[in-house]
Amino acid sequence: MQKRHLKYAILGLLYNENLTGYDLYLKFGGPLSEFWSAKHSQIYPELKKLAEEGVVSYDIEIAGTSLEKKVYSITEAGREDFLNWLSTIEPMQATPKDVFRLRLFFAAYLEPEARLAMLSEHLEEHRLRLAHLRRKNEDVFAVIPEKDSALFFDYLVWLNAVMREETTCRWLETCIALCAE
Amino acid sequence: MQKRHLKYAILGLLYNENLTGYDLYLKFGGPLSEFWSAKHSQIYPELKKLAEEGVVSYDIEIAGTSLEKKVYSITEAGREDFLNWLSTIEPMQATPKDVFRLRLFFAAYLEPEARLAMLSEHLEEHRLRLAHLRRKNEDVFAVIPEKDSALFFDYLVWLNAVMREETTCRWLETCIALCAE
DNA sequence: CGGCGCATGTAATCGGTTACATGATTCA
DNA sequence: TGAATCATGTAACCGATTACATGCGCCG
Repeated sequence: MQKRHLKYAILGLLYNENLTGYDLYLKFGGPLSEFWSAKHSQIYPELKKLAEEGVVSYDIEIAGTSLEKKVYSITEAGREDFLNWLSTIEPMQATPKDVFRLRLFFAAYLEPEARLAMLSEHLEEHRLRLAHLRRKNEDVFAVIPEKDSALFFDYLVWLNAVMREETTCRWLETCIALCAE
Repeated sequence: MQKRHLKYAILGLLYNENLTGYDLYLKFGGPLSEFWSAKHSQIYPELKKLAEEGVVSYDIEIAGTSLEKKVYSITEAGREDFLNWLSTIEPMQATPKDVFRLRLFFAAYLEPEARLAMLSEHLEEHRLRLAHLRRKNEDVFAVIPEKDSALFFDYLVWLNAVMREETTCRWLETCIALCAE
């Protein structure tokens, strides 16, 4: 065992900011969504567990007149645990499952037009995703951030997403060309 | 709901071959492992369920003197179900979780040398994977298979794996260059 | 005052892995 | 005859999603 990636994602986000469960939920909807995510129904029980483990603690703040917010912060034990995880080389993870490629693998059982439709529909989706990724950050990353700024690693991760989408589009174009010829 | 990808992976594999649970298990260790996999402990219960659903059936064969093998075959209902799944356009899946990028995202909390070590160690792993992917199939795909042969879709899926690894290596090289400058 | 977003939780279920468990076949 | 592989299953657990459930705050 010993994975607990959600634990370390949360500890990392709390490393220099105190956040509520809801804030964390919102973070997983932002740029992180490119490589990690979690729903609130997973976050709240995890936070409870982390507090029991002693790697986080919380203070209750009152918003308005009675709305309770649990503002979590990382403890010293949490920092230690997190840094230990971060600096331990983990074996490369298995290539993730991919539904589209599973379907493509069986596409020999489809009519040629259906194959092409499947491929071009998918290409269109990836082109949109690529355009969206680029547009969202063309201003932010017009200049490559300083290599020690907080933004630098956002940039590296964003660059990976863009390069991956570009490659996927190139691959799908090749597939279409080969199928259509 | 309505995902059941393992179900359709199995039906696809049974589409023109009769196989035992063990055969299916071995298939998931082959070229398919690039985009799908399953352990025997998941396969056997699934086959049982599929038989109850009526999409597969089986005959018991005796190997040697007493070893029972359940040889599964797809039923007409199964073929229909499978083709229906295959020709239905599914929404693009969310980008899969990626532990390495999660760690990289937090790499600002590491010492510069540790960052570089993390990146080059990962690059080395991906280079090996790429070399392995290429070597394994350089003979098989020296000539692109006929577009209606069974091998053609194996080729497309293999090409994707190679292109993806190439891109990952290029990205890691860029990361290292930016971190080291 | 109504609707959307903030805020927190639990329950049921699913897909998947790890571990437990058994026994036959084949080949060195 | 012993080890590797063939062959089939169950149990416990984990990570994650979907659905259920509640209530306040804020802005128009």
